[in-house]
Amino acid sequence: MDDTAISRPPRRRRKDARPAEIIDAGLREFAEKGFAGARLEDVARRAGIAKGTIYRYFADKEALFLAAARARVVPVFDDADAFVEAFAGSTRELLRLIVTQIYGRLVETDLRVLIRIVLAEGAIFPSLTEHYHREAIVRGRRLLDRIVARGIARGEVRPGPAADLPIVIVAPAIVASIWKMAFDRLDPIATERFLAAHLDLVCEGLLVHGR
Amino acid sequence: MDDTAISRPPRRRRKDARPAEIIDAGLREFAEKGFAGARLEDVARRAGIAKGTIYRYFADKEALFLAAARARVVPVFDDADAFVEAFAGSTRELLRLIVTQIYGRLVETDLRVLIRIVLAEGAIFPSLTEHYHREAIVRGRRLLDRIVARGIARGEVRPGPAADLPIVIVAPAIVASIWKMAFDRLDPIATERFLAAHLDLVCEGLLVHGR
DNA sequence: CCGTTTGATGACCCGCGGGTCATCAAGCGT
DNA sequence: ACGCTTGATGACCCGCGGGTCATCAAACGG
Repeated sequence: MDDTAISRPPRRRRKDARPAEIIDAGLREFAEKGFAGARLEDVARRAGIAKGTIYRYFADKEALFLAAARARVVPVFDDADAFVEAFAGSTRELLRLIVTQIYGRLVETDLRVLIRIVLAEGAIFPSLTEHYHREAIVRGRRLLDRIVARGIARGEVRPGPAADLPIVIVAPAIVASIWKMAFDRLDPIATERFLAAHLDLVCEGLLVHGR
Repeated sequence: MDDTAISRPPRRRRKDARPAEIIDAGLREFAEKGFAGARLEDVARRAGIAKGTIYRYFADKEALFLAAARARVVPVFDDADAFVEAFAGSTRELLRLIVTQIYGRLVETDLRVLIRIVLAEGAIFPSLTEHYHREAIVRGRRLLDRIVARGIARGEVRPGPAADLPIVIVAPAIVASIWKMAFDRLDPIATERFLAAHLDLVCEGLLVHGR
């Protein structure tokens, strides 16, 4: 009784749709298993294709990952840049909205796996690290620098060591992402609680008081 | 010309010293390559033993890692607990000293690899996550809770969402550890700068002002 | 309709590395 | 000195998974 032979759909050429399907399947597997732990056999199954087909579109596993990461990261920063560009309110409100967006688009989504993967596998695959640095870190830091400079110019941000290294401002969100990935199953902490603590710390710690 | 055959030291039994030597070698390999990337062949070479010898002392790779992690983590928390217990000064000073210690004993040492490894491999090896949670996270959080409660009782810490979730207080150090591991080569940020920004943010963000 | 192109398949290759175990020999006890 | 115990060795096993490629067949163009 071979069910596989009966129920298997006939092969179909779907050249235009395939890359995105493979990327999506890849990102899911990378999210669950990490880069090394994700098997291309599983990616292929998820995408409904044969493993060899992956190589028609991506040179190798790393190329698939890079494509998947890029597809996810670029829109996020494009949106954030546009948002900050257009924003006209107080720095407190801007921080609140940006930090909230970080939670909505990083902490609570599978984009957070990039943190895991780069940290975990970056030493073995330096190109992952370089790529992520270029696509996400440089852009993220530039955005934070911009928010801080704007705040200082408006007299709303207190100059000091924290304003000079704004990456510390988003550190709680990074830790929340790590928590969600590694410990939430054992020891749940609601995202809202991280967000509230984060905003509390950063608004009190960075802003000029009373502003 | 086989140099190996001439220069190889005779086998010697060193049962009592071996476990620590293997642990030390293991931790170094795990630090460089991550858990999955570290090869027991390399651990053995580093320890000056044959690979099979590792299995005389540790059931498998995971057992080696757990032993290595434990050997490193437990003393750090023992010291920190004792320090906080004995400390009689202001919360500002206590935070300064504890955060500085975190940088000295985590960010700047190979202990930071535990973050990487748990994050990377925890999904595949749940026992790693559980172990680390029990040994490090629970203790760490308890210590932070204690510092905050002490500070609130002395009127030095501002109650609020950040005080309710003190893990955000050490988030910059976690991010600094990640930075050191993943990005420092591409984009160096001096530890002192992280430390200054961290203390600036946390002292301003958490402490009652003027205290 | 038919020949050609090319997207899709899955059996297979092969290097990698965790783990095994027969053999060796250090060291102890008598 | 010798037999026994047990720590150490390294050749080997074998499963895993990334990548290959001969074969198939969908789809296009004449």
